[in-house]
Amino acid sequence: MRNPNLPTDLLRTFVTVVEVEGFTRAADILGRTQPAITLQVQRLERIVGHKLILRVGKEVSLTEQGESLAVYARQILRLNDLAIAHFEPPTKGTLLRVGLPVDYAVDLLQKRLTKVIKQNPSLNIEVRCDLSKNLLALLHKNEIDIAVALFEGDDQQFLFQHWQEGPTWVGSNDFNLQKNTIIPLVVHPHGCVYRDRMTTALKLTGLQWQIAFSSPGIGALQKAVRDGLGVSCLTEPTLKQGIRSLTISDGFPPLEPLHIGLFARQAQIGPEGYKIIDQIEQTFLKQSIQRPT
Amino acid sequence: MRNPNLPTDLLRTFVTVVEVEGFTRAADILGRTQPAITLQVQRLERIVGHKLILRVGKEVSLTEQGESLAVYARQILRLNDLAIAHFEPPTKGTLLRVGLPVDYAVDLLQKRLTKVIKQNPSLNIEVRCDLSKNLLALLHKNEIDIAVALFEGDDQQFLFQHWQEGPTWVGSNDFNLQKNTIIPLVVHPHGCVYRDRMTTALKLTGLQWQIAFSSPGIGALQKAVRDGLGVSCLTEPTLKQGIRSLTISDGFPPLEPLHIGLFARQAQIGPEGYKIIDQIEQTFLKQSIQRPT
DNA sequence: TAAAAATACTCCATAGGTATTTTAT
DNA sequence: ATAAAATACCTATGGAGTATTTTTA
Repeated sequence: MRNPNLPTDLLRTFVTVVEVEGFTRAADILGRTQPAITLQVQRLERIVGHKLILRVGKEVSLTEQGESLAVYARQILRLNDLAIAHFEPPTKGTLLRVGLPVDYAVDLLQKRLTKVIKQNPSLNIEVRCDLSKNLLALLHKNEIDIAVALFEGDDQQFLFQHWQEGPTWVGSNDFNLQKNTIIPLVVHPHGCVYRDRMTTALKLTGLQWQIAFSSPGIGALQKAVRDGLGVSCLTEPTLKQGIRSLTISDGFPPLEPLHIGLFARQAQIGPEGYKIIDQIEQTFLKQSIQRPT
Repeated sequence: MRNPNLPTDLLRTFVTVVEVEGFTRAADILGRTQPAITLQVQRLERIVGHKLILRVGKEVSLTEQGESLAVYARQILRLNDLAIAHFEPPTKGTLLRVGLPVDYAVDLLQKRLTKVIKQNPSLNIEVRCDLSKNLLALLHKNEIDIAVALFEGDDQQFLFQHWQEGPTWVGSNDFNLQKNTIIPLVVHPHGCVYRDRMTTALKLTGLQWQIAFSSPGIGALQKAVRDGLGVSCLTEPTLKQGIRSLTISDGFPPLEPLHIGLFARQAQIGPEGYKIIDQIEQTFLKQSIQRPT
């Protein structure tokens, strides 16, 4: 029994189709005709033995197997392009539009990114910070090329790599929960995943809460928590001095794990883009956040 | 200008040729004829625009570009095989022979490996611990499939991934270097990279030394250093209580960085092998050892 | 002289193109 | 009715095989 090889061409086609949501558009980008793309996808499907792309009406969507394969495919293409870049003179002057989440590990990511920019003066990088949800919207509108964002496990179109992390309730060092009081929450505005995590967890246990403080920036939230304005939920890399984590023994319900995704429009980023992706991946790995599966 | 795709078939052929050191043998393994292999390698060379394999007499060896590409190729194949494994029922009962270095981070690696074994009861793993040099010899004799080993930057045949680390001089907490005394060294037996690092550094500065203690196990060395029998060199993950690092201010010369390699016979490991490789890579990344370039 | 790699040449499989049909909005 | 994907068919490229020559130990 031999190990089949997945032809890189087919993987590129597959990923492109997924990214641009269409066979015809992919054909344009790849310099082929539409039937050729159709056949390539069919060929790939025969090799892996599963349907990969579903057509519900005019929409193209991924099957479960398609989603799995896409992650591998993206990484293979990354390595392929890095290898090629290794033999070509560096292309300069590419503009890269990167999105960072204000609701997760900004400090860390920003520091890393700044380092990459300084080390590669030829890079032309545009950074936008926003809530994860907004970043994903920007990515879909093709206004950014790379994004780190919290997501719900759906949205696989541009997913490149993902991690999981258990968030934790936090309060000021001297915080104590009184029985039957309304819990004051410190949160990001609507659309933030943390916020949803907290409210659903509280709903399930029947506890009452109110929004005591709300701001899009994580720095402001951290200060608010430290100053005792209320409780919030954070992840390990965003804990600060003066903040302690609250557990079940403090009367707080467990929270669902968070999904952090690294998203990229691979069809349009060159080797420079991969440098950034590399740095971001390293950032997460060094923070010892474990990959799922 | 389009980004060329490196056909996975060709990469597989390339890596196989490198591993088995021969076109004909590779042809057997891959189920092709010898001329087919020749042509495939030539094709790959045309794509990347560089000679990859040199034939010095009957020996096959890699060019510089070949060495670079091999690392990428191995990782692409890893992802390919993982993706395939994702769709196939798990193959059972494969025997994997793993080699761990006694002269570097045994504890850490062993702990990790034990975890993998416990989590995958179907795995059949044989672990051998030895000096890095011996492990590489075993790998070449096809007596092990995967190895972590210190190496000198040569030996690229099975290199899968590599890291670099700055070793540091260490002594017991109360150790002090007297002027013009002979430095007592605590070392592994001949053939250990640490040992070479130390003696060459000392030779260059004209300091005198003697071997005060020698043992193949790193645990014994750590104890010897802690008990003040002499000085040695270790890396960050192998520092223990009761040991302090010695710097230039203590009168010790700087040491060349160490190269840690992850080696594998990819032609014969299945998805199970990659699980182990994954764990080992994670181990290093989590220890925040940086990858070179 | 014996093994291994490179060349020469032939053949066939198949990937891609053009033309057309099917499907869905 | 229009736009996009699937199907049908044809052609040409190029990858693999067989046979042979070159290389080197």
